Amino acid sequence: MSSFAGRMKEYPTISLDRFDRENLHARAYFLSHCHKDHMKGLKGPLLKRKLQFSRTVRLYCSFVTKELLLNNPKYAFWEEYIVPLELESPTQISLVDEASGEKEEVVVTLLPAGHCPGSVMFLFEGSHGNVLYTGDFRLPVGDVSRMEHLHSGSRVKDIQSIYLDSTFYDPRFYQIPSREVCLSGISELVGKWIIQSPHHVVWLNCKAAYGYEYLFINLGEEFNTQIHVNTLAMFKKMPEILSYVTTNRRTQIHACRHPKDEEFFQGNRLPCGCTAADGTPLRIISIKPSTMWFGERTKKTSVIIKTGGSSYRACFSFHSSYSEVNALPFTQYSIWTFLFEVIKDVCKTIIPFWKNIEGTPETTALPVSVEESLAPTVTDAQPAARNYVDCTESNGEEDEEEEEEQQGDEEKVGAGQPEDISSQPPRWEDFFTTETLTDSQNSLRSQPQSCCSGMTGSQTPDLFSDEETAPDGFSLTLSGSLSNHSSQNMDSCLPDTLIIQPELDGQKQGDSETQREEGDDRITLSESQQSSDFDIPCTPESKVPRPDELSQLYRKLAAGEAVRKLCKLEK
DNA sequence: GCGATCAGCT
DNA sequence: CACAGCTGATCGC
Repeated sequence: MSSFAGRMKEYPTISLDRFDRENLHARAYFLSHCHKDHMKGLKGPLLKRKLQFSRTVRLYCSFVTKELLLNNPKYAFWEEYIVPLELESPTQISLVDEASGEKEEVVVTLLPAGHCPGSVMFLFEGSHGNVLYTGDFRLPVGDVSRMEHLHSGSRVKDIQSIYLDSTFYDPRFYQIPSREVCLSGISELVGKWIIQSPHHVVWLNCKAAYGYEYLFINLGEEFNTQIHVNTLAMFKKMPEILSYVTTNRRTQIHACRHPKDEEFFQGNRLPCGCTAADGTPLRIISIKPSTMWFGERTKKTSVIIKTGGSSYRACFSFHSSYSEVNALPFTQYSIWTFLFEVIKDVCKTIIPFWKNIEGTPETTALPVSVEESLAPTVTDAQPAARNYVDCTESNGEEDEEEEEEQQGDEEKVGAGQPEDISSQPPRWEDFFTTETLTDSQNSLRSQPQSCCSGMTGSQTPDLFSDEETAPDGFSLTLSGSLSNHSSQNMDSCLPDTLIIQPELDGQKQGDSETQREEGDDRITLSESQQSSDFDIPCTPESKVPRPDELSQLYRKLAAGEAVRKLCKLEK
């Protein structure tokens, strides 16, 4: 959950994604997207009362966010106070103190964020400098570099401060497979299941939030079907989504919900209660979208994992990975403020390494881009690090050995290494950036791009093959080919996904849930990854430092030296 | 009765 | 632990 208090130091009369406490006094509100953790206080009676007595206070968001917000009756009172803004259309807003009449002008530009439908980043330009508030975002490496409004001529604008989605800004989340690769893996799994008979159905175990619509659209398109969901109301003005979802239960792909849906599934029932017409029991598999990540040097990747007899997890992330965040432009001269304290919370003894750039102001910070640079935390000793990343002194030189290693590393990750992909898959970004609510021509599915974008080495897992056969004869060999992932063409499988079958490793089916890590030498889950949605290995070379190593790290840190050693610290 | 907060769960 | 919620219990107004 976001720990951002709602205000930026440059423009403190604005509140973003928080609407309680001090934010009640804001002169303007901004909502980056329609997820509950960014809407705290938004339906509060105090705020409602304030609006009734105000002539100038408004809520600014995208058109899609407005639509999604007003679909919930609890937020209906906002209708007359919302000002939807077009994407990439700079808009001047007056920030008025209604008591004194004092006024400040700021220009805001909405930029696509790729997090969920309607999600945007806000670029503010005014007398206190240029500031970018990213909200939550997932953008492929390079996309931000191409955003016109972040540039002035051919140069990146001077963004003095970035309020950054740091959900996965941790070297452990070094790489998250691209959306295209994840979709490809899911498509393959779905296709190979539902083709077997009309009684073979898939339940997409999606959490109750916006953001999975692109998945529905692409699966619906590929398999010429519609996905069963609980309600269509929120999409009534979004025909591109509407045409791929249905409340008719007679479909092979379901994303419906029920408070006891997991229980239902264990009893081989769909959350909607749908059964086959002729009494034949349904054959249901569940696919749970989860965030999977891979360390910098991880060689093997898989975007689908089998977690039980008929349960799968599929890679899916709403947030940019560590390498994607590091590949953002304009980071070298900007102060970063983290919207999430995940780094502290998740990994309390780890902070990213920063260093000054020679000759730049002291506030300048530069993340070490490719190396995994961890150091014991100093946050306790430096309260300022709570919201701002402070700079440490540069040692002025790179670690030659590591640099050399990266040069020769096949998995080298970084910006500006686009792959030559002749046939681009649909791009999630085009879906998420669509603003026209009723323009059916503006397809959310999007067309292949002529320019090479969206895919880089950092987002393309290594290809490798693995073939196994499940007891019921359902082939578990998956293909993740970007240019040809048709489930109908089994011979064309280009393996870049793998389904892990723990129960085949000497485990009985009934024991697979509790003992699956034992005896599985292909993937060993770390302790921190065993219990939740994130059940994928991180950097394999990481290790717990010895006490003497730790004390050395502390000494180096205290002396302001660069600490580059990769270490995984225990909580 | 309502909202806020927290624990527990997925 | 984290995501993005949901449910239910408890407390104060």
